Amino acid sequence: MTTPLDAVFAALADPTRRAILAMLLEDDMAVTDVAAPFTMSLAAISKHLGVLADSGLISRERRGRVIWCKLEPDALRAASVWMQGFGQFEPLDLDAFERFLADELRDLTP
Amino acid sequence: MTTPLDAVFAALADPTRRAILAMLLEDDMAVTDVAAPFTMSLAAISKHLGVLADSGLISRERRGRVIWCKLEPDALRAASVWMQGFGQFEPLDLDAFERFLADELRDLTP
DNA sequence: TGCATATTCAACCCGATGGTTGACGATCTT
DNA sequence: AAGATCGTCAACCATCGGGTTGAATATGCA
Repeated sequence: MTTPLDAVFAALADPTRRAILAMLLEDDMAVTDVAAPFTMSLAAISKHLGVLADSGLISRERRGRVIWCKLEPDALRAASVWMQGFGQFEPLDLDAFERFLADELRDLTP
Repeated sequence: MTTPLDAVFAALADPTRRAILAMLLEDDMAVTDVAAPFTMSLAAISKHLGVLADSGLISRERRGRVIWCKLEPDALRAASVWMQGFGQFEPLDLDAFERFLADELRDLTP
């Protein structure tokens, strides 16, 4: 069987997609701007955005000729709940999160 | 680039593997016993256990002729920290977790 | 020793995934 | 209307992932 959880975790399994999510955490972005920091083609990024949208992690909205991508953090809630059952994690460790975020973004420009 | 996060999320993306983790939450189990509730072959389950072990989510230890599988919840911590940055989730919602767990286990026996 | 049990390995199939390039549709600008 | 920009689509390619089956390995037991 296939649950929404499958799609969310599968989407998160790719570092490019996690980097995109990290970028969208800052602000909504146009597809072209999302693609800018990456070396791969625009079409490839467009596919990644499709995967993220299918999983519900982002939404896309066309305004004029630009398509704006928006983070949808609600999609993460189910996955987060699932994971938290597997250990008594400390309450939100923001310092650790900042470190991970920095790592993700650093790996963008090799 | 490939980070440990990739492997953890990829491992979690499969419902069979999540079900195995849920089973191991109860207690350590032998490979044969892990495989018992599933309809797929033992070899397939063995592969799934390999994926889980490679991601660090479980460990395997041979005792005699039996290989015991043990949940390693620490591997989830990094992923959990990553996710919690994307939204202010409520502190651990155990009721929601129990529901998810029940869903996962119900899907085992169609 | 010899047989049964527990688990993995190897080869194979097939559909999914991640990337490319080139053409296309849609929209703004002039 | 023409041209430039934004983004997707289509076809293709290579690799990966999840499943199968059958043989091989490792241990326990009689």
